[in-house]
Amino acid sequence: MLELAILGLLCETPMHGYELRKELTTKLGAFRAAISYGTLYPTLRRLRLAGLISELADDDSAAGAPPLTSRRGRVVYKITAEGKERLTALLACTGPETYDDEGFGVHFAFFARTDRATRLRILEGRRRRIEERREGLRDVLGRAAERLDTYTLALQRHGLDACEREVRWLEELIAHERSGLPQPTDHTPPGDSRSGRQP
Amino acid sequence: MLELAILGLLCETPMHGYELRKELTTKLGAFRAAISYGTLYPTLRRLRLAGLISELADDDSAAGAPPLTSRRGRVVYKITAEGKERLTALLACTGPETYDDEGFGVHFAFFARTDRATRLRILEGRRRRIEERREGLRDVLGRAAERLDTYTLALQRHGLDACEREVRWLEELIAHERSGLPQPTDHTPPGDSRSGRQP
DNA sequence: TGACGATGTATCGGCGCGATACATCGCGTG
DNA sequence: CACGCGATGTATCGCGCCGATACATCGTCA
Repeated sequence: MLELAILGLLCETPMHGYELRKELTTKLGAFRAAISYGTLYPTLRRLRLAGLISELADDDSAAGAPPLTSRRGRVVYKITAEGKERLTALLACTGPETYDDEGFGVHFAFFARTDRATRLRILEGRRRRIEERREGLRDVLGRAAERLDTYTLALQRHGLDACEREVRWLEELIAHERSGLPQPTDHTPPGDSRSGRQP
Repeated sequence: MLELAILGLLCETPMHGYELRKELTTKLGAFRAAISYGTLYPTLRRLRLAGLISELADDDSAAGAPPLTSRRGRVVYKITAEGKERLTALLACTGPETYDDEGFGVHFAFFARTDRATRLRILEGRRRRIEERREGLRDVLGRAAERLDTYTLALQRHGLDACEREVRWLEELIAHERSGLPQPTDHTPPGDSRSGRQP
């Protein structure tokens, strides 16, 4: 999941770890709290060893004195060709984990790079998942309400409300996708996500 | 976190793992998906080794033929005295992890065993946490809106809406706590969670 | 009789988190 | 000028939790 997010961001522009974390936080801030460095750096290492990203030592590496105080410079990461292939594959492939909170958030955040058919598939899968959760909550509130205390009931009701709202939100998005209108501020070429254009 | 949930449930009645998972799912279903056995059983083992719960071999253990087909019977778990102490400590202690989705859900689900002061502290801490998330989203939507594509914006707006709703929900709960009304269906003795009464 | 789904216990690899450590840089203040 | 302090920046470690997997029992319906 994080792999997808990193590749997606690095596809827009090269970055170093700290920057990456900030972008990750603003882009995914609606669904998850904040990515930990204890996750980020090992993942970057993994992606580098897999050949999906490459380092690109920045600024003063060519300048005068590199090992004066054993300088640990910033490491700028850049996506590779294999990385771009992997990204398009990950964006198109939909497993069960695509529909839980985490996975859906990441996929949705990169919808601008996804074709319309996949967008619809993901939105409908998410809707189905949330509807299941909603039905579970309705069952509990209907059948087992007297077994539960006031607070647990309040929690269930709040969860049910959140589910209903999200389903409505998804319905709107699905209707909009079906209507076939292009997005106004879409700045990737529609229909093909690896066609050209890497500045 | 899971430790708290298990102790809380076992405090009501002894159970075996499978049952525990089902109860856990209905009680916490609003906030988290479903607890995995790969989490549950190691945690039970840990709690048992720590002396917080004890096994209690059920049904046919005293009957005729135990090792006929090397029967692996159900294991019923029961909370110990140390476990109850630990539970009251966990319910009262509030760290930063008490206020994120997971931790708040668990604490809230056992509010019936928590005294009013702690309830208020947790509700207000949660509100503060959500307000921070809300401000972060407002900042992004205000300052960096033109940098983001339509989908990311839609995600942020939906997240912002969810935050505002949760804050309102928390306000209501806080007001209700402050009003001092007792909960109608509260079936634990108020004010003291380890006073007596274990049937 | 035998297949199937629900019940039930358990392990394993791996991901993600919080805590922690360490180094550099710009800036304001004494 | 020196000094600290917060922001920037890279990195590791232990551990909680997850999904996948395996295996055993029970009731039931064909």
